[in-house]
Amino acid sequence: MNRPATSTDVARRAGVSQSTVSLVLRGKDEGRVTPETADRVRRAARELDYEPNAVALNLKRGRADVVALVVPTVTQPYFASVLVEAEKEARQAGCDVILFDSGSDDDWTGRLTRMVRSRQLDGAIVWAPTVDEVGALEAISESLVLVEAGSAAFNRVDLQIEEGAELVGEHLRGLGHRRVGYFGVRAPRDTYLRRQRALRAYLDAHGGEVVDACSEDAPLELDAAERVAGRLIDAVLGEDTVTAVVCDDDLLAAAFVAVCSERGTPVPARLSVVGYGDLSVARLVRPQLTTVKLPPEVGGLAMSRLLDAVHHRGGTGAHRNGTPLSVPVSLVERASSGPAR
Amino acid sequence: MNRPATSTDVARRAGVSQSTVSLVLRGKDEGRVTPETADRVRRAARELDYEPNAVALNLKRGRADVVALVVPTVTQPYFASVLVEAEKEARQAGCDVILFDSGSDDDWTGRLTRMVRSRQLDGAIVWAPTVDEVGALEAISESLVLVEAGSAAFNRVDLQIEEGAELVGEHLRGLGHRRVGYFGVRAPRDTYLRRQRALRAYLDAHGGEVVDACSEDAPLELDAAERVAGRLIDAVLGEDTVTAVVCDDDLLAAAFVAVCSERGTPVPARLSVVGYGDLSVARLVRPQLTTVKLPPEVGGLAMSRLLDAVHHRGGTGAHRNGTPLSVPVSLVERASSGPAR
DNA sequence: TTGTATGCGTTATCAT
DNA sequence: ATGATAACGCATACAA
Repeated sequence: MNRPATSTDVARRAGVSQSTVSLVLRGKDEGRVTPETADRVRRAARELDYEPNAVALNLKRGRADVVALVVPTVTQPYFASVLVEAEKEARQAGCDVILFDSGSDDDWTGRLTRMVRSRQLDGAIVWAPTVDEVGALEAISESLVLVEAGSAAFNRVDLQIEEGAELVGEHLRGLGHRRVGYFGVRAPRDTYLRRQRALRAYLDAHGGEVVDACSEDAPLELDAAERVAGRLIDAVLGEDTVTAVVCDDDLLAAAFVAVCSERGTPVPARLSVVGYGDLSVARLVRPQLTTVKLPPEVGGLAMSRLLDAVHHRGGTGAHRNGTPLSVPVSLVERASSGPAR
Repeated sequence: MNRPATSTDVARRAGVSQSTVSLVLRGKDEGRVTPETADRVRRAARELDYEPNAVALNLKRGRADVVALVVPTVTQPYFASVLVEAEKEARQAGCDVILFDSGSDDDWTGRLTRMVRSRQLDGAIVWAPTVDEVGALEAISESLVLVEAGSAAFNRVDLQIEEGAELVGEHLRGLGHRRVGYFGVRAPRDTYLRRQRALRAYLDAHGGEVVDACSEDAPLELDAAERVAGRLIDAVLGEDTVTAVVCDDDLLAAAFVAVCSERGTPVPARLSVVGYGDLSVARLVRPQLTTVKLPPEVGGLAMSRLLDAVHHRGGTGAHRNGTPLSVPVSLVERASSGPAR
């Protein structure tokens, strides 16, 4: 297999012109090319093992049929499943997806902007960018869908985090918890800030309280999370009235219950623990985690919106009107939460 | 921002020819263009917010600067970290990576082949393909790097699984274990088959044994894995002489110890458990898992090889000679394994 | 020092 | 029914 065959090669072989080849192979013959000629062309194509050059096609059509998905950390299983859903949706539109890990590349906004402007990318889905990052993306706002972030200038998809926090609040209140600790993700992303803020708001409004002395932030990295979890548990055990800890993420929650079990603090007898995500780890640790399930389908949804926008597909027409699409979350009750003692 | 500016637009604005623009902006002026003209060009480019069209560039150069990474399941954290490493390496070469999830697309070999042949993709890394899949990829063998699979016709990267199994065997033997059970991944991939085969070989040669009656296979999916784990534990408790269970993957191992703890079977007092991967879950469950660490850096290595091959970079020159690059693994000893009772 | 012309592989608009 | 020919946006050998 030396040089791959071009449509010109096929034309030469079939004894016709290159444009005829294009017509036939693209199925645009229809009373325009005699069946015999068409057959000759198709045969020649098969003999030469012809495959149209996608790059040339894209140049002609002015699009790349490639989009990007930007997530904070690929290694977090939730984002991996988001990726899978988004891929599935994109593939149906004949589109490929490349992945950006915004955590492992500090100039990702620059890279993304350049790639969109150079037409390497038709557009991108950006997951939970920080305020600064959103600012850096304004130049290509037309080609983006932002998830859980952004202003009215962007096409957005949102998660109903506030409702999720409410579910958590109701759940804990029903179990008799009043004062709770918080284990947050140390990252300036709205998605995390909102989780905590919304819970605080709910508890404040219902006679409960997030106890600052029993709140810590940790990076989403295992060693650090466990260290901070140790500090947090010390603080909580010092406050006898604190009977539950809500975590920004299942990974933190898992690390927290692991440390609890090491220190001999029974979960949920002494302390209830609630996470976010419903990652697989939520079911692998003991006790299994009560958690706010974030639906991975939102990846597919965001992708659908993006393709509507950048490929001018029909779509719902509701884009860019300032109102983001809002996706519900749900509470999965498992063994890590129970009655307050 | 209407139609993006082209080099011709820049030329018109600067009052020069398009070729001059190309020369200047590509830095190929050097005693060929007067500094004044060059400046005019650069200014015009900035004013028009010019960005070269990457698709046209690729057509010209005959490559896409995009490669694919094919993994069995993205949602498995190990592969996510492989992806990150591969990405990092690719980016240094100005290359992008798109992801294939071979698990969620049954015609991925067809898609991959088509994309490579249509020049959308310069090449691909394929992780642990089955024998059938390897066969389907022969047509594009020149553009591939296979990890843990393939024949001499392919450029390959291998993990030293046999040495890993040996480490496990020594470790268990040192702790007094003789008869062990096996919890395997139900998937026809060499990488898993080898893990089990190699352990059997080692034990056979050293007076130990993998007990068939205490061996089960499960898919890498949580519900199913837990069900099968239940069966496995029943079988093991029936065989009093079986004191350890080796698992093809940390996910299975985690599910297994979880079920053990539910059934009140103490790990490692009654049963030692060993996994593969050193995934984050290995440290989140209690007891933490003893496991064979598979280095994620192999993702970067494979990518480096791929780029050497498809972009004709210098490289080590050792490709395609039938001898795969072989990467060592290591044993991480944690609390899930201990002395045989 | 700069501009003209050609080609990369396609599709599409014309003539014939 | 088929074939020239002109784009698409860029790089480059060659002419001026």
